[in-house]
Amino acid sequence: MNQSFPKIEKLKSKKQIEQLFSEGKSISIYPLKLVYLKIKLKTEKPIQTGVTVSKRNFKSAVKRNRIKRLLRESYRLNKHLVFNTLEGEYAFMFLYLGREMPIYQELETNMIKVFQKLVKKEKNEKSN
RNA sequence: UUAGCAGGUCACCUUAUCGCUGCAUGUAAAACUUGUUUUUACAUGGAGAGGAAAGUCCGGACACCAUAGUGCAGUAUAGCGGGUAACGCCCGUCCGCCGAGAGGUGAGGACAAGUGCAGCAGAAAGUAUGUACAGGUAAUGCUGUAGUGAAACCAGGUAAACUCUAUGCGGUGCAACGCCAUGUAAAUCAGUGUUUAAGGGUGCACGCCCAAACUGAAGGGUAGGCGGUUAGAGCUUCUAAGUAAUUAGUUGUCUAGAUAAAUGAUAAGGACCUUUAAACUUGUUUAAAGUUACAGAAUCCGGCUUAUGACCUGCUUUUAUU
RNA sequence: GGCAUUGUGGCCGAGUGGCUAGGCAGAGCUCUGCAAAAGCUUGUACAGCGGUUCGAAUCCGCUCGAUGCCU
Repeated sequence: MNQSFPKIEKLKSKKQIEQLFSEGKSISIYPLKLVYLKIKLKTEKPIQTGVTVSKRNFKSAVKRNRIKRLLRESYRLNKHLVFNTLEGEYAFMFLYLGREMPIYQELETNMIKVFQKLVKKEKNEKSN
């Protein structure tokens, strides 16, 4: 099972990010929020992902960095849940909405829940 | 021991598994300009945040604007001597102030160039004036004291008030700037041309440059890519000079280059510290729980300032003991 | 990342070094049968720390917060 998370799977294009926020749908399970959009990507990977933490909630750069690292880590270890089950190409953006420092285990269970919800939702849309 | 002063050091460690970003080497594939080229993938090796990376408060390097000019304006600094690429920094020293002391601290030139300012109180605060008491005189604020105030018988105070003196400072900042790709300009370049009117190059004056029109060439935006971008006023060993800051020679060494922004996650063990409980030798041991403080490079250096955990060394005052 | 501006009661907003104006809002009183309006009274401020000065909202330095500009 591939658990790597190289540069090419990161969402970087400013245009695509703007498009994602203006047109994308979202799933939120507190304190996580996933904004996603079915989009044509330039790379051959099925998903590109980004991660953000608000400067308003966490002033310290050290804390923001740590949360983003934890988010990336939990995505990296659980992305197999969506990598092969979804059809088409997607752009993801994870937001951390909480105001307290997270604990890794809780973050991971939330991440899994988000993925399960996402897969269900997309299947329903397809059948409709 | 208690209280304090000064200086210095470190910034949790080890192992395993899964990952991230450069670099080097090798293998494979693709592309063509067939090169020990470029791109992609994999493997191996090695590297990967700080003492403040922070605030952006000073000073430089570097880049462009005229190889940045002159005067004014503006602005910064201010005992004396030294160090430095430079500084508002550092070292030494004199003086003032604070402290019992170790020590700390000071924008510390000039009010005998000119101008301004001083509420309340007080007779009087700037062309001085005249209360009470005492003394004195031919006579008089003529002399002393008191009282008000930060400052008062007349000279002063104040320049982190204007100002003067001396010295320094052109402006903008790596989102500077250069190249490539894309490419419909009034913008750019070259040639011809040459007048001053507006205008531009931080404010004003001067100076310099550009600037009409025609012909030819070429092509800006799209937050695309590459360079700038990390080997440097670098770190380090020893010796010499110097009270010191520092300098000279010498030995060894290569030490992050990300760009929605790389150092992480999990598990085990250990160290440190904190809290709680128990035991007794009263400051140690054992057990349990928690777990490192401040904080994340963004062009690069030298300082300053601010935030902050632990340890070590030297010194001072008082008291006690030997 | 770089460069600027700014901070005065709950809110808005004056303030040449000498007791910090004014308006709105709040509270109390008067007026009224009750309210509104009006009038009177009243509480609450110089972002923080240090320096210069006899004396700082004001001058100087540092810190904290807020806002804007540059691709």
